[in-house]
Amino acid sequence: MSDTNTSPHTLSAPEEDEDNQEIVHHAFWADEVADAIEARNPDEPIVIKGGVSPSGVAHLGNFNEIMRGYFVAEVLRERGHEVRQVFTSDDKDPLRKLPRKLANSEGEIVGLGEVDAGALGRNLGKPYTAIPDPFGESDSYAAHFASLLKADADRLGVPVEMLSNTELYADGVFDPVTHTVLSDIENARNVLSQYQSKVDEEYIPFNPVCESCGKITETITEIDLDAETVSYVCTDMTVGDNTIDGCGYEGTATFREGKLPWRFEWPGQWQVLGVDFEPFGKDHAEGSWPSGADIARNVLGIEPPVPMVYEWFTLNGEALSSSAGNIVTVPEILELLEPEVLRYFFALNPKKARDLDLSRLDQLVDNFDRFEQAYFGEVDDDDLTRFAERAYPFVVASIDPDRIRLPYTFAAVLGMVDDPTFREQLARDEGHIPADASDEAIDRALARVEKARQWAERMDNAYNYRLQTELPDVSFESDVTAALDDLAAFVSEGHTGEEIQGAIYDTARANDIEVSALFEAGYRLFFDETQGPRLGEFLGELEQAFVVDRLRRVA
RNA sequence: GGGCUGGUAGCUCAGUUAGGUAGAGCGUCUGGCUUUUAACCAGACGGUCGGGGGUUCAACUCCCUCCCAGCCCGCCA
Repeated sequence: MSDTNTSPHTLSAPEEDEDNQEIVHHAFWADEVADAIEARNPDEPIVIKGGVSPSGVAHLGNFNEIMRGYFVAEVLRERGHEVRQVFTSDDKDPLRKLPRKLANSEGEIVGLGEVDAGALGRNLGKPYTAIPDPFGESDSYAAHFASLLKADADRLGVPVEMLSNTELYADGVFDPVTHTVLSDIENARNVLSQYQSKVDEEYIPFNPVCESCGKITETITEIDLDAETVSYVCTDMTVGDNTIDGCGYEGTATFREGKLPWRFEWPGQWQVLGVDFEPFGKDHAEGSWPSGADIARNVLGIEPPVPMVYEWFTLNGEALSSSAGNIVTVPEILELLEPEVLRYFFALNPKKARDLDLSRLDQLVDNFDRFEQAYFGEVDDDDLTRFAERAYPFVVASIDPDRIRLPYTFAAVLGMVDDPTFREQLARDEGHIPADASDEAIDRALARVEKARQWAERMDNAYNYRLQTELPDVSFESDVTAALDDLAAFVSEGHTGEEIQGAIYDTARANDIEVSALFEAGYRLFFDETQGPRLGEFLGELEQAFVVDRLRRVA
């Protein structure tokens, strides 16, 4: 099995160029994958799949299943292929432990305490589609979380066709696969046993749903291939550390009233959906993938799809974990940055583990801005430019040479004041908005201010200042108040922000106080803090009367 | 213990699939803008490319070995 096709690390260097073909090196990984798919001469439409169990809140990492496939789909479409991107909600899997966090239909994270946890607990062992939606809105637990995921895909502008695994079984789509596996059960065991030592001569790769208690069971006593049914006993099942009690019921189930174990189900999906490409996390790379590829070839008699392993994301340096509560959802991130920035994050090399550090989102946005500039030929960096020329069109909704980007931290400074006129004027004065910019382009640019403002507040960082609309409780030495009065007089004469900035220094010296003392007084008056943004330019944008009154400590 | 994938500047990352003098942004420091106050400009500092060995005229790149991190090699997905 040294066939290089079996290695899931599609983006790694091939060990040997057997056919002596010229190996083309692309700047964008999705092109490399697309090459591998085209090399298989796939039928149209080309099918790209992803999938997860709807076990709880879909976090950012789960989105690799959709976004990585999306970029490959777009590249193939550009090359003239018809592409169908599907996403299976693997919702016939049983609930095996209670999640600590859920998300309501708005996508907002809530604790388990906000729903009827006891009701959920009684459903351990049942398929997600057989469990009521804890929020009482969707048809099932599975449908609830699948719809959240679909909503996230919509937010990111990714057209993906959602498929319910439970429905595929119910519609009989898996019947031929189940028939094949159970009719040659000896072979199925032999193949899988090379990867799972627990597979013995008793092993039967089918799990009926108990007709009596509704739980997934594993003890099969008889197979009737002609009738396509199995007989079973509902026995106890060990799941991780705990045991899910069986009810002892003895019954018969059709192939549509149960499911294949994952190791067979995954290749089964490839067969029935005709999958040509599937990205998956590194946890599958050495387990499910080798056995799945083997089962596909030697049990089902199909060629497995082109694989691609992606590395996992971390959040703030820690593993993403639903159970530990270290998760971030797509809607949460989109409150802090634009969708194209998040799409950019997924366009980066999948082989590298990446940390999403919320405290340094400015860094991510800066990187995106630079990537964008590189596309427009404005950056002197050949490697970045080659990547951007290829990837950027797939990252943004539309290519706009007149787009305006305010640096993220500057946008955070603008967010200290609510007035949109102030924001626009200061941005103009600082040279971030061209004189001939359209209103629409300006509106889009200023939208970032709200994102950066949210970020400053959430992180409570060095940009989290608010202009104080009411006079803070202040008291100053007499020499400071004298300087403030002088400064107020200067402002009342009508000057630019730059001139006010200069006047702060002059006034401090004229009143024989430290410059820092006057700045501190200013920050205290306007922000109720001891530090803040560059003060003169800031005051220059505010309403003159307001500034004068505040400097005189009267309002 | 075995396997897979990573490890490049303080931070975020390019560059490794074809061996040819170590890169960017941010941060830091210094200077500039009449001016110590987060946004603007210029410059500088910053690296044993995880460690060691080997091949080579030449190694971040190829080979061997070791270290570190994550994952897999039980169940489940």
